[in-house]
Amino acid sequence: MVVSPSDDSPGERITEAEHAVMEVLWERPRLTAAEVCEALCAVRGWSLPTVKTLLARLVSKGALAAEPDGRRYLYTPLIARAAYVEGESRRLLDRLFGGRAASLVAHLAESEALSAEDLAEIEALLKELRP
Amino acid sequence: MVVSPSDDSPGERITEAEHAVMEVLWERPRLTAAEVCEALCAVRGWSLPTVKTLLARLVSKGALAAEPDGRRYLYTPLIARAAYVEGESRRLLDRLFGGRAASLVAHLAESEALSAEDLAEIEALLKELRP
DNA sequence: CCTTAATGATTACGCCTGTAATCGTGACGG
DNA sequence: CCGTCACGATTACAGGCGTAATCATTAAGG
Repeated sequence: MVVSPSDDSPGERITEAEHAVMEVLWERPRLTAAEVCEALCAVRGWSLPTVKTLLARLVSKGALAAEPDGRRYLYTPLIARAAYVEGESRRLLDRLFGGRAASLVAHLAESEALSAEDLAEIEALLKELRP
Repeated sequence: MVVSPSDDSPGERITEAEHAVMEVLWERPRLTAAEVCEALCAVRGWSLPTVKTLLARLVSKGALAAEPDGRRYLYTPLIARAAYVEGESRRLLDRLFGGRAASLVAHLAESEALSAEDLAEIEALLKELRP
């Protein structure tokens, strides 16, 4: 199979089902399809073919590398989890909060999504960030 | 807060195109399809029929009310923006940060998504939240 | 050798989404 | 009255997504 010619920067968007697969491989790279299935099929109620389809789509999107290992492949993320998380976070921020992170935090606080513990943790974080 | 017997509060998921329509109506409720189009079609490159389809889908999802006004309808949100934002935020939080808001803030900070200004604003926010 | 089991590739398929054209009908100007 | 126009309703349709069955190949075991 050939790798897409030029496209490799953002790649195409990763869907939610695909994301579940990525999480497994971010945790433990270089797994076979069967191993990914072991980690996911029970939880998500998927069958092995489903996992294989998702792996194939992720490879074709440039999100995974498939390294031949005998007659099967070992799959490994090509994009960092941090980059993905960053992208998704920014999308949410832009779409719902006009890109203003402070608005997000304010909303979380108001909607009680933030426990006292969370608040303390964030406070500590900020202290670290601005000495 | 527990929801009643059969699920109806989350309704079906609102897509991104639909969300754009919701934003317009959250800002100014009781608009006609043509008025929503005025606010959106140029920006998004949509045609009036497209807007009408989205409006119809949102009505059938229970996200909008269509109030008859002569031979047309005035559309009004049935779900609060805050509820939608809350849902989306929580989904992101759960999916990417194990539900830990502090992790989100930490990530934003590390990835430089937070400007010094943002940080100051959040700090001020926290001060208000914990007197 | 020949069968079998594992594995990737190919194909399938129904639903959702984005985007729209077409249809039927009632209102309004002439 | 009659033609045209403005609406909503209905229908369309391609592409993406979730989920999977089937096909082809090959390694391995008897």
